[in-house]
Amino acid sequence: MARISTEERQVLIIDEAIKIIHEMGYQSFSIRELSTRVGISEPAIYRHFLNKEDIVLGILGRFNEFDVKLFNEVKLNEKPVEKIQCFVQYHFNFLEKNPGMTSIVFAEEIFNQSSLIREKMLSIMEKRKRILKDIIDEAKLGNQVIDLETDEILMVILGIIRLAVLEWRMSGFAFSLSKRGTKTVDTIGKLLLVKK
Amino acid sequence: MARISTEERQVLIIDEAIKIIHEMGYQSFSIRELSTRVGISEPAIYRHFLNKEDIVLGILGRFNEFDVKLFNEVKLNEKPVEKIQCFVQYHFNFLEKNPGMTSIVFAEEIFNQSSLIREKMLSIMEKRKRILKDIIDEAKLGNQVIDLETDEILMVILGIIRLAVLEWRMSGFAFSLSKRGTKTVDTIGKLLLVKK
DNA sequence: TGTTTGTTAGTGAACGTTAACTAATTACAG
DNA sequence: CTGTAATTAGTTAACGTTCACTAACAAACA
Repeated sequence: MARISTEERQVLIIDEAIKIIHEMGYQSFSIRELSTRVGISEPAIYRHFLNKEDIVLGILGRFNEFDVKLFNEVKLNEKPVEKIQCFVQYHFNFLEKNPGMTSIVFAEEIFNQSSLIREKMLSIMEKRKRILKDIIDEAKLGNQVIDLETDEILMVILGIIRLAVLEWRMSGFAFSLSKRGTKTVDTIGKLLLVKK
Repeated sequence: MARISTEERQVLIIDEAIKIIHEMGYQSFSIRELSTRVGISEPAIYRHFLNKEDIVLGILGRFNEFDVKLFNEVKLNEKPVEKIQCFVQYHFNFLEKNPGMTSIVFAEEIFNQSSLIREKMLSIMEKRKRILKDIIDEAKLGNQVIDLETDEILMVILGIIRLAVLEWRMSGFAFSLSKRGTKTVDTIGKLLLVKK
């Protein structure tokens, strides 16, 4: 209805797309539903995106924005141990504020839509792993984490984050993820960090 | 085409349903595709299942069969520590032989199909958690695991299993999950078990 | 006036499911 | 045992609905 620029409209469309997937699942994410929610007609959506795949790629773009913020936040800390704790806590804090993003990560169906989407998601996950891996290696150099292969430590940390988020989702977002994160940071400390 | 009993046909249909979801994703799991693969007509499917939901419930039934076998296998061990190791290793061994089952667990969309399906899946997951939780509590009584809340230990073990399976899937089942499991058992030993 | 952002109306294809009918198997009376 | 009736497992054809996407046109803004 109201005429606004493509740049502004694209933001509104992606916002609403994430909401739909979060509230109703990817199966219910149709151009019809999307256009109704945004308040424009179906063909109007195609003025701002090439096709449905293009919209999904736009959603994945939001993860890049998160990664940049995460990377900058982690850098603020000096000690590697604090960086690890920051990495974990920042994840939980962000997802608590953006629960819709968890619905994207856990909807594997989305990544089966096209090879382009699949590759983009894989590169996002690789990048995130890389960030944490570098911190762990740094911590190992200073003998601040226990003597275990980096990849195994990585698995423990990422595994517990992912499972905590999954339980949060399955509970219907009933508990505070940030608080759960504090406990997770504590557990990781007890398990992986070398006591002084 | 060939006439066989409902009991036999139901098994073939569920086998093929799991294969479709595994190979093409839940989105491609249609009655059309299913009937083509099974080699009967679409309406013939409805001779053996009430509706699509009923077929999905049939798939979930396979998890109960797994749980029974898992429970019996774990019971064969005497020491709680060995039970934990068996629990982990059995998971990996089973999934390596039945990769299709991982596609069911990780396809959250399936659980959003109906509340019946959702509840059944939740109860399966709860049951599995219960099995491991009881072992951990048993091990804690004998001071065989480190002093950490049972739920936190549970999160670490289930988290690392889940992430290992996810990486296996994302690699296109390129490595041996059983071998990866052995390493996981080792890591869990180093992290959680009390050294003698 | 030309470009951009919107509309209405419509496309072909796929979806789950049903109606109506047929062939094979099973159950049972004579 | 055999003849027949009932039941079971299959068929073809079609239902209404939704899907992503497009052609053609209209209004707003530069």
